[in-house]
Amino acid sequence: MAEKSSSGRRRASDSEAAASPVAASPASESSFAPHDHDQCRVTAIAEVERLCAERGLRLTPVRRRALELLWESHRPLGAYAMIERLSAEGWNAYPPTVYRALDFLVTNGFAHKLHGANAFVGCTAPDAQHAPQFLICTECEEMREVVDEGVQAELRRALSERGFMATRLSLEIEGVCAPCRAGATPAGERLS
Amino acid sequence: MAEKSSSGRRRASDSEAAASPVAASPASESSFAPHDHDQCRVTAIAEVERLCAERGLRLTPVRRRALELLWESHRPLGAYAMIERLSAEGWNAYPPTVYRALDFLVTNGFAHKLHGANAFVGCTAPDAQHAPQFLICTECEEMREVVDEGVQAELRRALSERGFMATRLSLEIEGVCAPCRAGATPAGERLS
DNA sequence: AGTTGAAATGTTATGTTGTTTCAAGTTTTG
DNA sequence: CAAAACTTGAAACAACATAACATTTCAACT
Repeated sequence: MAEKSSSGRRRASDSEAAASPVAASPASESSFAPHDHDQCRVTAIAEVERLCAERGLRLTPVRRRALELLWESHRPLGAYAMIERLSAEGWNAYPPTVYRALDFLVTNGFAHKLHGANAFVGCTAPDAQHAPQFLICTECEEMREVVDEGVQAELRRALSERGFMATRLSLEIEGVCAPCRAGATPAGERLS
Repeated sequence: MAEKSSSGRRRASDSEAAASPVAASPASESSFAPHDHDQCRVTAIAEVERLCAERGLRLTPVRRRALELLWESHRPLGAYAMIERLSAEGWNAYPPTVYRALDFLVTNGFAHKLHGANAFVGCTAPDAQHAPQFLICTECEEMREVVDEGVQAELRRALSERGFMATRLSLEIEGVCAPCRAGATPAGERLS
């Protein structure tokens, strides 16, 4: 009921999950340092379950599995890569199936799309209204979602100064993370 | 010679036109207010010509025409839309032709790609190293490139605090511009 | 002017990403 | 249970982008 199905092209009138993408929120830090990723994943999924229950959203099997796949690592996952994964697991994974699941996750703030890479990641702060920065390391190919209050404040100021009412914001930053700069390979092991 | 041809997928080692996307630069203001777009266009193209001469880059006919098309308005133009335009004008406009021209413009900082819309726009500050913000109005469909020094400073701080060395940055903001909020239709006339 | 090597373009084909459409199944609600 | 709303299945297709290789153009140097 509260669910936005939203097939069809995006229109200006599509109501967003978050009223303003540049709202204030507690700083949610994460780094490229190694960490217990199991907990990462488990926590994130539990949180989404909670939010779905709270909001009357249906975390159906495909949607849940899609979310789990996004949380298998901090590497962005492409829609067609996800299709392959699901197919291998015996799902009926046509493109629309996966895009619909991803659309559900993104629309409700449980995942993000990285437009620069045409790929998706789980959201680390699904509860907050935020204007996240995505730090994408070209070495280890991991992505880190950062919500920096200083940056957000400046964005709010810059936008309001110009009388621009923002409804969607995407900030993607490619570069090299600290561990990779130091010659180390962080958290996830290297691909291939 | 100094030209980057860069066919093939982007690698981490691809040298960028700008060493750091978050370098300091003079504030270059522009608004959604009506303006003399002829001058906009003429100035921008003259500047690119100057820079090409200075750097030994070749602004060939397709590249030049592609740039002119980008500057016909402040609306982002898709690659295939450009193909249609060029074909109508009698060019041999296969996809690679246009993508190569766009790649030349983007690589050398004469144009930007908006990943959220898969579309391209001319750069309003081709000389500066900047981390531009793209304000995209969903009403009038125009885009404004803004370089806000405050935002840039915060980004530099946030990144350096986290030891992240950025090489590419993309900040796209969708929303409604001031004139549209006021009920007016700015500069360019409405589509259809 | 002719040669040569590098850069740019022409052309076909194909790869990747995302959507439309309608039928069929599932869940919720009265 | 039946109706309504939501979700998924399935095929086809549309939009976006690149691979690969042939050909042409250009600049530099005899």
